[in-house]
Amino acid sequence: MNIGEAANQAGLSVKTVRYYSDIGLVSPSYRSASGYRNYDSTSVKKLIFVKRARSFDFSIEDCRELLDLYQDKNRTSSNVRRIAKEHLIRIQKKESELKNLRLELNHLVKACAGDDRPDCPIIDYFS
Amino acid sequence: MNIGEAANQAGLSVKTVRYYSDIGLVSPSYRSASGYRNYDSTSVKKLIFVKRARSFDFSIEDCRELLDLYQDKNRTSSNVRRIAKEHLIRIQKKESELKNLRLELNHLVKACAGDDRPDCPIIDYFS
DNA sequence: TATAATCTCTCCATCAAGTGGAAGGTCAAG
DNA sequence: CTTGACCTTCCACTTGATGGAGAGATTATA
Repeated sequence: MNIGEAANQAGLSVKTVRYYSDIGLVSPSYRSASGYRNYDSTSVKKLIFVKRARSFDFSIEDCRELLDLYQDKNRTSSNVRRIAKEHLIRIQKKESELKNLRLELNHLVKACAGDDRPDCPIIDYFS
Repeated sequence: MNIGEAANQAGLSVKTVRYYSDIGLVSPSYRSASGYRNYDSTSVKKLIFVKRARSFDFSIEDCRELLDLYQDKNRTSSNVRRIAKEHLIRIQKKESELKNLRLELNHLVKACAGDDRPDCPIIDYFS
């Protein structure tokens, strides 16, 4: 199938699928004589795999590794787990950073009158 | 003072201060005959203000608005509060997205044996 | 068969918020 | 006078796409 149909089946935009092709993440199974990318069911499955992994915020490079493992019938689950756990730790870290920001900012917003006067604890805090 | 000293006082890199100058966020008070940027205490205060606002993940454009309000003695705190609250909502949204990711990913990581066998619920989930 | 519509191609630019480096100018000290 | 530290501009790179231009390919309709 052409790129449009493949993108459709994977729930990705044509642009994105072309991008994944460009960076060698998911290559089309072959090119037609006129240069059209052609995707078979295997490559569409890879696109879907990447879409799901990306929805977990795995980086493209992580996706590359995960895709390799996905295709490797001799993989060890420890390798997969390591990648996922490292990512989990990044997410936890980010989440806690955001939580701190949220608490502090919430505090400031609550302390601000939000009226016509210039006095503002938010401005004060940044000054 | 020159850019190096200003960057130092603000706790920013020279590159970043130059970047802020380039995009017109915080301009040096003047340029020397040889083109050196010169920062006075007012512009350094602005740099510090931006640094703090950025540490709350406010975008450069938000910083621009906040900086305008910071300098406007006739500002209304409602304007500041609006910007901060919109940002707070973005942060809350992001935090809850991350929480969902974290819970799901944690679930998958826990379900994965992480041994020598190829069977892996993480891979399965993405397939 | 002609043509219009749709699809696809490559190439280039853009986003945020800087960071890194090259090539070169400036300034103070020794 | 030269060394070293500091400064300048300009360009490229980062992430993960997305938008558009201009052109070729394919398909549908008249």
